[in-house]
Amino acid sequence: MRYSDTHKTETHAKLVKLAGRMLRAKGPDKLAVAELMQGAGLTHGGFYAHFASKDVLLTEALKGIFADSAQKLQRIADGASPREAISLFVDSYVSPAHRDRFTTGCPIVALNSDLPRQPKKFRAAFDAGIRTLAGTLAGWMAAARIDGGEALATSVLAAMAGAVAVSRGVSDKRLSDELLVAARQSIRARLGLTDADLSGRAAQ
Amino acid sequence: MRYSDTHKTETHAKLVKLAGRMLRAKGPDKLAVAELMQGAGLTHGGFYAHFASKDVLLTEALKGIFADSAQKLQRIADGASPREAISLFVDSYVSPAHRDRFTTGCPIVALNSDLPRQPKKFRAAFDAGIRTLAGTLAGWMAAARIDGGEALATSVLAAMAGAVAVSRGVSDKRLSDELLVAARQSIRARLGLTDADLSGRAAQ
DNA sequence: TGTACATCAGTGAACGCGCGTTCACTGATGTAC
DNA sequence: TGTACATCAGTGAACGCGCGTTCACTGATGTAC
Repeated sequence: MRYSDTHKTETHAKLVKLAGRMLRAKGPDKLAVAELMQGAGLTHGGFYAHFASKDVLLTEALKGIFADSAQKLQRIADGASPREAISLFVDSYVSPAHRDRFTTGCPIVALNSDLPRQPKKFRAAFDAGIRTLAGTLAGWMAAARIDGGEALATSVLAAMAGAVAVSRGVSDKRLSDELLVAARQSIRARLGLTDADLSGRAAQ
Repeated sequence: MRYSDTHKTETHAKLVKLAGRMLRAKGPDKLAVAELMQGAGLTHGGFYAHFASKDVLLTEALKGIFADSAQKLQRIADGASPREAISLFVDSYVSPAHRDRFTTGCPIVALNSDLPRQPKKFRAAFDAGIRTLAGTLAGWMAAARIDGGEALATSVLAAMAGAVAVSRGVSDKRLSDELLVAARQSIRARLGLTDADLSGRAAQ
């Protein structure tokens, strides 16, 4: 069987995308190469025609996830004022919907405690991803005349990720929901957002 | 070699304690039974005289960690007013010292994203641990006339854990330090703590 | 126009290693008689 | 008082399984001549 010119590129992209979802659901260690390939309708032997090693795949998958996140942020900002963008971002991030979305949620929530145990390149990609997200948020904050810079933006991101992560660990549904509400309110207050900044647009 | 009456109990306790440290440093999956036993000066075969399985050990170790945390909290509260206790807790938790303490830090920081992938009993122990910590904090808050109840206490815990977790992932030391400062300030403000609540006592 | 060869994404068996778990055994001491 | 036996924490070899990685091979199609 001979394949089209773009075939390998397409397969590669499909593998990276699927790995991105499996990475968040299963974590770096429990993502198995054979299972990934099977999920893509291939056999495990072909893996090494696409990636030099599992580590290389993981790093590429993580970069892809963060690239998607950056795109999502961009879409949120499109046609919205900085305050609206921040408001939308916080509300959609700190939400039961995000809590329940294990395979497509934010990698900071899904992977933060695995991080110190991963190889350097993986950690570097994570670091870069956080910096980019925080940088975007910091940019919005500056445009909305909210002081605090990258440090505050990063701490807001951390608070949001922590809230969603803990909400995933709390078995009592009501407490889980309430903690998200409390976290959302805290963060909105910290950023000086009021209900007037709420927008009717759908969440991410 | 015949052992004293308390010998097995002591060995068991030593294994649980060592496992607690390894669990936070390496995570549940990379904690190896043979390595644990070697670390305790024993051979791996003896493990099953103490624990029915690795999962049983992990759950027991996690419970031990949370019990230690609860004790630490108790010590912080001793001889302090509720506001002072909260202030001390927040400052010692959201700190570079805690960030750098991988083996003895808070399990919420070290393990939160591993959680959804662990067995039920482990998750239940984690859940119970969070509830207990949040309950203690909520009690202090009530005594200090800070509204919000368990939901706010849990969200504060989540924000603190998120801050420390993300600070571990950020490679730029200065940004990592600054984000901890920003997070600490945000949380203190949220709880209505002022510098007057700061105490000269040493952190945990 | 037809034939031989090159290409290359993917196949599937096999290898090696780490690791959780099992189990027959050890050896020091307490106990029964 | 001495001897045979029971006890039991710990030993260390072995087993089985999952998983990352390797590699000779396949088979469809493009290309050279």
